[in-house]
Amino acid sequence: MTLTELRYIVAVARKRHFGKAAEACFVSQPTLSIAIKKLESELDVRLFERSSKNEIRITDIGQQIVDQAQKVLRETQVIHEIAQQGKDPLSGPFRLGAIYTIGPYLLPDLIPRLNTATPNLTLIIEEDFTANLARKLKNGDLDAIVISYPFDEPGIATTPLYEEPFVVAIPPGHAWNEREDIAVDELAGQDLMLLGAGHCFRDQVLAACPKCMSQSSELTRKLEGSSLETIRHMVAAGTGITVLPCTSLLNRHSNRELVRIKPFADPRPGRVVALAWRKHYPRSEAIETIAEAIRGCDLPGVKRIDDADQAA
Amino acid sequence: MTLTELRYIVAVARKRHFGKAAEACFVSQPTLSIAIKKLESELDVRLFERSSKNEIRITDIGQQIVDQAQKVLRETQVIHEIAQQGKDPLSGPFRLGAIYTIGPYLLPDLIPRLNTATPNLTLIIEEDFTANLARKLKNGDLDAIVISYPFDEPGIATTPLYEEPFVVAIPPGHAWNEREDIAVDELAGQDLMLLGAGHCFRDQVLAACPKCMSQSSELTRKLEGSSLETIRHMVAAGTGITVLPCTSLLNRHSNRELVRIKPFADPRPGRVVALAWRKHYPRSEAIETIAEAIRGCDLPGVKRIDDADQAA
DNA sequence: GTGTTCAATCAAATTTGTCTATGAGGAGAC
DNA sequence: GTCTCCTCATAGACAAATTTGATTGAACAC
Repeated sequence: MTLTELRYIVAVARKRHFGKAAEACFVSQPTLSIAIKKLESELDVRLFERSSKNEIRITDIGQQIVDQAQKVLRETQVIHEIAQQGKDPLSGPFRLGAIYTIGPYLLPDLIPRLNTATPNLTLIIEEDFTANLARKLKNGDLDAIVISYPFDEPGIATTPLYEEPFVVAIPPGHAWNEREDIAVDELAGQDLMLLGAGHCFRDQVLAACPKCMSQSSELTRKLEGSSLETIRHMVAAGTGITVLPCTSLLNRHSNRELVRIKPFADPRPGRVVALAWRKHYPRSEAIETIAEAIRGCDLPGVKRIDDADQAA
Repeated sequence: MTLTELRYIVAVARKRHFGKAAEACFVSQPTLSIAIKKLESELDVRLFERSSKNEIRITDIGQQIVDQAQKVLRETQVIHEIAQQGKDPLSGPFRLGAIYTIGPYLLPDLIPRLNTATPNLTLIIEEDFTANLARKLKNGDLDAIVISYPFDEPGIATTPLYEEPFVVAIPPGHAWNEREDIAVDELAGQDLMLLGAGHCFRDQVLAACPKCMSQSSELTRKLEGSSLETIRHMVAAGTGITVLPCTSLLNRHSNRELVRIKPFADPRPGRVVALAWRKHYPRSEAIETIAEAIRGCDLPGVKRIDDADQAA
């Protein structure tokens, strides 16, 4: 049985005439006769009563089958409609993941931007650790993720979005209160609070300040499962100091008077935030659009990385 | 788009592996790859995300299309099921027509017979004049009709069922009360009551007794729209005499004592009852079965005509 | 009878579908 | 890095199917 045969029997049922049905199907009359004969033979059922002079009649069973054939053809049409509607890569659901230390600062700006730029794109947001995001991306549970370098996974492509310097956060009464900037190595003697294992930001800070590595282990252990906001509050309370990505310094945070922010002295440590997706992900246009939207976000202190820079 | 292609994409969606899907479809992997590529190109939509190492992934739109494809395939299966169920020509509805002067006497015996012999055949009965039955038969509103010869219509085949002699019905006090039989020509002097125009039985009686033709016209005009049973009652009431087909003499009629039945003298007039159907009607087995069932009916005074006789 | 109409049939050309063999690309082992 | 394996894509050849124009046959109208 083929869809063509079904179209033919529906045409014959409508026209009640082989020649006219053939014309309506844009085929010759023998084509139609043979096709119907083939279908009748396959189903082992007589669909039409041929009479040479008068119009063709449909058998009872033929009518039932023609009705069902029409249903099949309608459902087939739906496939075309789905394809037509879904052809735009900028429509439909898009599952975007982001790490904990980026999501809360990037997404409030990004989501309204995308909703305006691509109203048919339904964003579904998920925050998690890099490792979990990577797994979900590979699974297909996510379509793209916002992470920070280093990030190299087989089958995954990335594009850098912006470079984000780190800054130091100290309580108001701290000895560094009047300092212009802080050298990375100076962190070693301080009560440095960092996020727990799993947060890539922790590793990035420690990588930037190798001397902190041994010293901070006990303190940071207490902050497993914490967040930058919690740590910021602890800084305000005088428990210690911390390092923050500059995007977390959005002016909507009410406690900004309670912590002092100091930049690092050159060479300033930082990280590159990137978008990652499966190499064979078909909606590349959606990827590009989202990458551009992120680059266009108004984030404090970051240095945007354009596609051209990436190639260099 | 072909049903085969839909089967292929469903298989790939299930197996998430081109090679295994091809195996499940009993085709080679290139066959499947090409078919899917063709469908993707036709729909202008990427259905699957291929990756060389890991299992393939279905795109959002691909999943929608695969779901819809499964629906199409299920509906296609229904066509096969309809064909399978309806393959037996002795099942399903069968629309049988009969003329007024046969139906009431034949059908009460025929219907229970057929219900037993062919329980899947749903008889739908219709009584009408010959001309209306012929029209409905040609239309396809009826599948077969029981009529009496002469009956010759283009595109319609017939088979004789039985020969039915006519008899004379007289009131108890009639002059012919003690007669053994009646000659046809003797009817001419009587108050002969006949059915109205349209009833073939009327024409048949008049054809058998040409002398009655002129004389009876006024009387029979009063009986337009009547029935044999009404006329029988009128005979019992002494209004006149009539001619009946012998099958109308079933012993269940309570007024048989009130009319006397006399056979005709040789050559006895009568008629041949036949089954008629469209020459190309596909359920010939059903026709044969019904013809045989009618021949097997227990009708008083008829002479059964077998298929063999028909050929002669 | 002749002519007309319509579907079935036929033989030939075309298209489609399928196969085997091979290629390309990526991932992982070494 | 190179090699190998795995997976899907591609190429060319072949077989099967679809399609077509021409013809035939049946049924009917005149």
